Amino acid sequence: MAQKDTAGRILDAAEALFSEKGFAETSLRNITTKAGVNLAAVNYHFGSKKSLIQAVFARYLTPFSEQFSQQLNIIEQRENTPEQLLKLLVLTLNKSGLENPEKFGVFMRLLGLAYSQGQGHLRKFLTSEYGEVFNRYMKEVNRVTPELTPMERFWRIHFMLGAAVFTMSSVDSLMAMADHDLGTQSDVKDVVSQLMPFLASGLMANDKND
Amino acid sequence: MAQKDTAGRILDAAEALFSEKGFAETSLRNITTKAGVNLAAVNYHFGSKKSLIQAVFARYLTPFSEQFSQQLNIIEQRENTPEQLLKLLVLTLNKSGLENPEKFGVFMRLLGLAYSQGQGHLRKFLTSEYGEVFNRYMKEVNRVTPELTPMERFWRIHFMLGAAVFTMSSVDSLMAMADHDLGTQSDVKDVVSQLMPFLASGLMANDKND
DNA sequence: ATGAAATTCAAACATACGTTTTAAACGCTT
DNA sequence: AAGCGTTTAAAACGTATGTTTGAATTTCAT
Repeated sequence: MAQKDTAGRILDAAEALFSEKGFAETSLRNITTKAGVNLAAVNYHFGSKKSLIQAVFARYLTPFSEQFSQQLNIIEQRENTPEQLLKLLVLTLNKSGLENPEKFGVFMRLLGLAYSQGQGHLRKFLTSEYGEVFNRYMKEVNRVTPELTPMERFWRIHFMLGAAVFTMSSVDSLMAMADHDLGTQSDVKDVVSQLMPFLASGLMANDKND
Repeated sequence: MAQKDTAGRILDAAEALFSEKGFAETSLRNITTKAGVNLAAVNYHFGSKKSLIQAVFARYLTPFSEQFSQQLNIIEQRENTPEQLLKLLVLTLNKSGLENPEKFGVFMRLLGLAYSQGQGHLRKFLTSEYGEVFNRYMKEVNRVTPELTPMERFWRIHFMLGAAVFTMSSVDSLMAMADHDLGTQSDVKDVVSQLMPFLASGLMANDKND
């Protein structure tokens, strides 16, 4: 097939436009024009714009969630380090439809939007669909950071999530900025490999400054 | 005065609604209804919705930028630690109209939106108005991290920015989540004091894992 | 080949938006 | 008190949005 079916083309166009401009700023006419399909096709295939947004996430997260669940079965039965848990996350992302860095950046941008622009329907959809796997991963994080209080652990996990989502959301323009200011060519892979020691160090920081 | 003038009431309402729902999702009718003023008042006092957005940022950033510039004059002439540079940032934020934690969270949420929803006019406005002070601060960061390569420093600064912006953007719902899951009452002050050692540790992490 | 189901299409619908207009009300100097 | 610039008010304008409609077209098993 030279090109996908209508529903697939809509998903491709929607995902690209959403990640560039956000949900509210992207109209169905933008999407259908880019996809080369009729305007009514969105409501025909997905029912509504909200359902389309959820479908864009599901196309990434459902394969990832299944892969991740399998990997959790393994690591749940052995001792791990924080670095290993981080690496597991990145590797699983790469194994489930996000192998090329470009797609990876798009996905992280969508994830950031889900937090900053999630009106509620997205949040509910994501937690009800993928909350269980997320909780299993959190249990493993608890295991490798026994010296942290639940409070510390909770916040540091979100600090880490913020650093990752924020940076990867605008990784393209940041890399361009780095190239311009420092004259160094960058790669998403490089950024991720810089991010991981940063996150691990922050997670394990010993806060004895009182 | 029992209540501010029309322009001030518009700014208050706009800032609250923007930080809750984003720029595109907030209509002028939302704003003027909440402010208790006529719809046309926005275009009369600010010219356009874009200018109103810029005015909301300027009300915070102009006092902050002046305060911060003065503080920079001092610390530029002494040796500092990374922790001191972070503390300077937080203290100056608190001294320039953001003393109560609620306002602080609102401001951080707006800052996050400026990154994730900035269509261009905001970015240009912010860098042209406050870029110089930002660059002076960055020079000080360079001084206290001589062991980092420019590349490492660049990315770690943005990791830090991401952790701070992301977490503080949704600090209210995160604190509610922490209270629900862990049964512990939290405070924005507490979160900030947890964030700072995390950021400092990440910034100074020695990446010798090759 | 045929007929029913699935899909595509152009067009219109109802609604919400930012902005503009015009007139009325207000505040302040003279 | 009069007059004038400033501010507020209600209404309408033009445009863009998400959604629905009903007919045309394609798909596909019989």
